[in-house]
Amino acid sequence: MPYPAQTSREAIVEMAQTLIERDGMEQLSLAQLAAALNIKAPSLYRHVASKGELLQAVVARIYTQLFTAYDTALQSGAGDPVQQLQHLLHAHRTFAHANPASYVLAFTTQDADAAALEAMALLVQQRIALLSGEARALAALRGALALVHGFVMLELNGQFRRGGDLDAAFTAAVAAYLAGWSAH
Amino acid sequence: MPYPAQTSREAIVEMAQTLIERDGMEQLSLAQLAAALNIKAPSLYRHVASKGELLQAVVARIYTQLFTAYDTALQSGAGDPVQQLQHLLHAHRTFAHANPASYVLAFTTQDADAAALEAMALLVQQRIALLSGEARALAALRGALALVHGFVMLELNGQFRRGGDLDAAFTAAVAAYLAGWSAH
DNA sequence: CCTCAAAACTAATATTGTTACTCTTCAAGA
DNA sequence: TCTTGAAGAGTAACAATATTAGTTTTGAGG
Repeated sequence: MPYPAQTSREAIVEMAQTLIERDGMEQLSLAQLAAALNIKAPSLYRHVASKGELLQAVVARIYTQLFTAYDTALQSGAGDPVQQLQHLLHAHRTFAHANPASYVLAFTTQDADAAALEAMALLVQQRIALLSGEARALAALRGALALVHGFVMLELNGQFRRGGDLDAAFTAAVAAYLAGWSAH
Repeated sequence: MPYPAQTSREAIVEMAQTLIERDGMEQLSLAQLAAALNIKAPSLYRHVASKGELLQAVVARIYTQLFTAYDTALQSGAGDPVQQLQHLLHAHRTFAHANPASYVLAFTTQDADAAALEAMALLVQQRIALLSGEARALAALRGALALVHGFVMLELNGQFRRGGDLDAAFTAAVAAYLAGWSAH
């Protein structure tokens, strides 16, 4: 029984995300990650420069997944830009619920992948400009992302403790925000 | 020169917050914290059960400070509830800017001090109910906190990369959101 | 068949949080 | 005044972490 593992960098990054999602961010050690790949920890350094660089790669992967979620949210193409915006923002929240640990990691990291973020933001901005006007589109976009991101983060950190229908609250908050920009 | 340090638990918690704010959360080790108090690391365990419990205490302290910020924001008592809301939400953001590492720590922690959070939320809810009606006040409150929190988190993590006036964007986003709830 | 690079390994280090046990101080009760 | 004991400090030691250095195995190409 020799050394037949033959791990790839992509496999490492993927497994890291899997473990983060399964056991939580705190629990991810290089030893555990290596074990899950039938390998010893130092061998990881053939493929990854450091734990930090590995996490950067995981974050990049997560952003790609999130962008994909945005993209498919537009496939069901309802013409109304307000509806499309709601689809996008709900898709964002749904992604966060489906991948909570990944989501928190990606948005708690300073050195995020600018390109993927820009691409996502563009999809929202193009449609929100129709409500707010081009001049105010950037501010309106930022508020929209803030609203969704903040809502999700407060949910994931268990800071909405008073019960009630969070889905309805989210829908209502998004609607109010978009209405606020539409009202001239 | 015997053992005359006589550290108190409060002094430890306060120093921990100071170091977190000065050097960043990642850099806080019990060794460094102890050294800053002219003490050795194991001696901390006379006052604190674990690093986790220490951080909980720091979070509680931060929530108290944030609540104080909310409270003083209301002292300048403009009668208009919309103006009061804007004061509160701006005070929230200002606090986060003044204590970025503390803020991130407090709102990234699962086991937050429920009482302080409730108290803060109540101040916002009482006033937002005047716009949205009592029935929708909880949803409106949650959206408002989400908007502010999300905006601040995206700012602090450097995810608003396209420049522009962030103060103006924040003001506009808050105004749009509140307007959205007012427009029945 | 040989070689050589890729990719795994073992061994070792510094730093972390944490525990067990000891020493020093000093105030309260005898 | 003497003593006693608890509070708060210290030293030594451990397990786990990320990381580095150096070694061995594998397998494809010349």
